[in-house]
Amino acid sequence: MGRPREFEPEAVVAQAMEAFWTGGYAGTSPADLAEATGVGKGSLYHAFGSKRELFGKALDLYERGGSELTEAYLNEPGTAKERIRAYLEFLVDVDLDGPVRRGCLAANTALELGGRDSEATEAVRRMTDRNVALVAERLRRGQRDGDVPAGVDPDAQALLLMNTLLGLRVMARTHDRSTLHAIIESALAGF
Amino acid sequence: MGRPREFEPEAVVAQAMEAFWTGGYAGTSPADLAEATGVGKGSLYHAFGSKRELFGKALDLYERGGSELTEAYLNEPGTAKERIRAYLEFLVDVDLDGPVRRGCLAANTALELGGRDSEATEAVRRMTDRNVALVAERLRRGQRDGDVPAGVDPDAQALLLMNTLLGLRVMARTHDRSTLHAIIESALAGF
DNA sequence: CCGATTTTTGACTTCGAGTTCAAAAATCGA
DNA sequence: TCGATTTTTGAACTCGAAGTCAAAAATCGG
Repeated sequence: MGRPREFEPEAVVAQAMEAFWTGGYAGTSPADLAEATGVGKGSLYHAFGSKRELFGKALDLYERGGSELTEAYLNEPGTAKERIRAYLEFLVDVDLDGPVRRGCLAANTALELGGRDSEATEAVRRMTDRNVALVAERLRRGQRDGDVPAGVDPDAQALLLMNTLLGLRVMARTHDRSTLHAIIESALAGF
Repeated sequence: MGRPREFEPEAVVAQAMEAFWTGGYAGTSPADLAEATGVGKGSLYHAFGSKRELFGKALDLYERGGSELTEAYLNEPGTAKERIRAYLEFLVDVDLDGPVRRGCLAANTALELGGRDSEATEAVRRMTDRNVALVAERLRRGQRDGDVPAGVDPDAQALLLMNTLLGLRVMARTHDRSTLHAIIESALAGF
């Protein structure tokens, strides 16, 4: 009963996520969100409570999408190195090919809210750790398959690779494609 | 002639830099800057023109200080690996030991203004490139001294190391000391 | 169709950011 | 000391961000 919603909450969160990703948390106003989602400011507040809560939903969505993407890339056929290369190159290229270089929502959030907003900080830490775990798992599989040397420490190497990815997401703001690809190749030379 | 300044512009820029470093560009208001510097808002505008111009001066100061610090660390006695380790550990530990983890002003600026503010983007790119060049030079010296294998590509390795440093500065917002030190050790294992 | 319920709409409020400005204060040369 | 010059001070202004609210609109069971 009652008047029905005129929007799909999931879709609105997805569009809000895009807006926050592009503009940052503080840099995206309720008016921007209304424009991006096509839903009136009042309705957004009615449905989501506050800007911060909507951002929380957007981060959750990003988190889900992020680990799905990582899994999808790592599980395609190929050696560990091939799949990790494809994964890193995809993320870098998507960013470079977009109309605006906006990096990684998690990294952006870490720098914008890290330390000041404990929930956001936690969410970013979870995402990073999850991806580290997925990459480590893939490296272990590579060792079983024989395409990753046994001497490699999968956890340490995965951590280093994800740290490299964060660096790439920062450098995507300031450097060109060839520089970023050179970094990927150097990073892959480590195992 | 005229009424004399009651503050040292250099000192004010230095204090403004600290404030921007901690709070970000958008997150630091003219009132915050007045408080941090002890100079009235009006005087700041009189002396520096605008918040953005003062930020520019702060970035310049950071740039100078940053490359001096890099040079100082790399030129202490020791092997290339020892000096680069000391440099990376120093930057990470300074951040972790401070009252607030604020990372690197350049990285923060890259994510906050990168792409939107061409002058700031340029400044960050210059800083990164300068540090890459300094590290590459140090690696070449290490090759001459015999403590870095001849097979290492100094430019590629330096780029990778500086990218790692940027990643560390992001992860310092969300992860603990032991994780960051583990990343440093893994990164140093590459040469 | 009525009434209960829920959503939408857009005006309204509050607050602080960023900036400007006029007046007062301080200095120096004459 | 006077006038010219420069800086300081704090009030004032404009604007947009964040959020609130009352009224209108839409739905459904009875």
